[in-house]
Amino acid sequence: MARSSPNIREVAVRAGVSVGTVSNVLNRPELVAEQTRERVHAAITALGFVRNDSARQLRVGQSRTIGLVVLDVANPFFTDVARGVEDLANRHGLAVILCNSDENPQKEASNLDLLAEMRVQGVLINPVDESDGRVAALRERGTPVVLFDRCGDPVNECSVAVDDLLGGRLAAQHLIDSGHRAILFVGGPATLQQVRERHDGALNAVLTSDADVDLRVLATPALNVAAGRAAGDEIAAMSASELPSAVFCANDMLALGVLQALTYAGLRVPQDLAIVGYDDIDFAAAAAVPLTSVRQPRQLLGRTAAELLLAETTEVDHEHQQVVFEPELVVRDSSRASR
Amino acid sequence: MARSSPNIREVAVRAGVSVGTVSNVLNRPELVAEQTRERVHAAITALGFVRNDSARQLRVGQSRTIGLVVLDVANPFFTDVARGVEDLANRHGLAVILCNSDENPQKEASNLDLLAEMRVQGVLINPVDESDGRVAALRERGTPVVLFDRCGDPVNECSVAVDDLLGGRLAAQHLIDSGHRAILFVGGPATLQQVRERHDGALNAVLTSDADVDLRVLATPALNVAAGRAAGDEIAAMSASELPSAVFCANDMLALGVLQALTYAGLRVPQDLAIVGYDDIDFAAAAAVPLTSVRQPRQLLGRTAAELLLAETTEVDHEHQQVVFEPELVVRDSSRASR
DNA sequence: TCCTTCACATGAAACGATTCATCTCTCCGG
DNA sequence: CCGGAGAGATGAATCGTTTCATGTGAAGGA
Repeated sequence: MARSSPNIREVAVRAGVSVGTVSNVLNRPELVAEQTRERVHAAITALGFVRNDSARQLRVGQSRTIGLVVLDVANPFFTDVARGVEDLANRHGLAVILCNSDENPQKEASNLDLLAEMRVQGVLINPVDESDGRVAALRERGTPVVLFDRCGDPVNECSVAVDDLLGGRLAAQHLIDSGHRAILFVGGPATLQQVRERHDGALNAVLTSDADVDLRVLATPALNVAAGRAAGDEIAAMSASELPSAVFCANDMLALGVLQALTYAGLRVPQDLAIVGYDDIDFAAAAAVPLTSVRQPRQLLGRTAAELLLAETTEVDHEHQQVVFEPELVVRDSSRASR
Repeated sequence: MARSSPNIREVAVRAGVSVGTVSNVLNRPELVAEQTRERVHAAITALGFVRNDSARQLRVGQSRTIGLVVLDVANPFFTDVARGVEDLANRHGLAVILCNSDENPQKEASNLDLLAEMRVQGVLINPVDESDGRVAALRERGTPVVLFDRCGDPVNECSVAVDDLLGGRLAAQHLIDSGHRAILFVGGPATLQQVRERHDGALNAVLTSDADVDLRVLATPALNVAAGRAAGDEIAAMSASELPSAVFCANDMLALGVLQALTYAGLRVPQDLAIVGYDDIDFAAAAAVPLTSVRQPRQLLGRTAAELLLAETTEVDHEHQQVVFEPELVVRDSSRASR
């Protein structure tokens, strides 16, 4: 094995200066005379010195990373959000640790524990359910936590969300306007605030409609393509009387799964069954039947969440904010009455 | 601001024991008597103590994380690989830091610098180009580095790859067998080994074919949907004599982009132009025209890479290995002569 | 009674960087 | 020639753990 990294002392010896000076070269180079600086840099490259971040962090008490906990890395919605977060973080010299909770409270908890031990500067999280106290504990210890893609408590926390009630209403209203009277909402688990609100928004549209519309719910265990396929199979197996005329899925991954299963079962979209998704991920437009979806400003969501987090870490007396963006319905073939 | 976290000493005082004992409760609980252990645990929860990982790491000299550097987090291929890595890492109590190089050598370099400062246990990387020495430096400092999705130097490093030459050949052979005589390879940048080898494999098939096949190249700046759309626009603008009869894309993201642009321009797939992609991401099967693609064992790739990394960190005298998986052609509508 | 074990518990010495009060020069004005 | 200012350099103290050699007290055997 190669011997371990040289430390700052060895660099100091080699450059013929004190350790304090080496540290200054690293952190406040303007305090060091130019020739000394050069000598130190030469020593650093000669020895292949790499600063030990844990020592630095221990002394300074602050890390240079933020944590981002998402429900599903495989969902392009979240990777787009992550890109927004990363953009802003990198610009401020911060690294992003991307964690995956898989919609699983236990994985979420262990991720949060890890981030807490790391003393990250802050955490962005789309929580699986009502927090188990870990988020509150983190905040109490002085680590800012910003919720994204869901609303938070205005007094205690910042949050960035997209109006899911409105999104749900837009989707359902569109289906009602297109003549659908039997709509099936596909989504779950209900612990996710997004799922509940998208459903409630749809319900809202149904209740305020003059028409007599039936809204039912098909619960799924997760929001991914596999769960969508399973739901699609269930739908395809329904009797003619049960069969809805339109399906509103809580996100696009589900919708793509449903679409695949329905097509496989010989049902035509949109002629036999219309589908509306949610998120408008890039793949929605490229699907077998281009998917009608509710578009959210994904990168902007991430960037804004990161901005709020940074504000909370730097501002002296910080006012918690709730930012809410408006979603937008994008109509494509999967819900068009006729082509 | 809430005062900072209590430390192990405060816990010790509260529990009426020494700091060494608290540390033992945390790390080797079997060494401490049950009632003491309980007292310490009570103190820990009462104070809300969270272990400071930088101090731990500084002392131990080892972190409990590994780094994973991918070309593009937005590409489902890499998130699937990441899931495989994560699975195995979590099972060994390790956390994964997911970094994004965006096919950009500078971002890659700064990510590697960061991981080096963090003293990660190891790094899994799909390098952008021939290494700039940073990988070698990392390895020299004692941090194992495993390459994935590309072959490495058998003497110095472990790697896990899928046979891209074979994959390229399979794709091209399939097109040749389907009667195509003018094939366009779409991909880039050429610094990526994957791109070069997939092309070379295709070229190989063309050269060994009895038929008189023309293989041209359309270089793209990246391997994402946007680059694919741009390439598609270029193809759609070609004169009848230039127009190929089939397109082989270096990955599915490109292929989906090309498909979108061609469809938009009024060209029919596969009647006017066949398309073959690479990776067989989940969205390939769900595309407007289900995409023929070369399937790679994505999760397995990640898991195996992580296994090799762990082996390298634990085994005393470690033999570097080159694992190579075989890809598989999945034929779908986008390259079928007639439906 | 004495000695040996055994089971815990202890606390001081690292780990490697940062920080800051202190020191050393050099230069310049009077 | 002296005093003071200012620019750089210094090095000891510090951050919070882990580790390990050492200490203590009780139990058991001779």
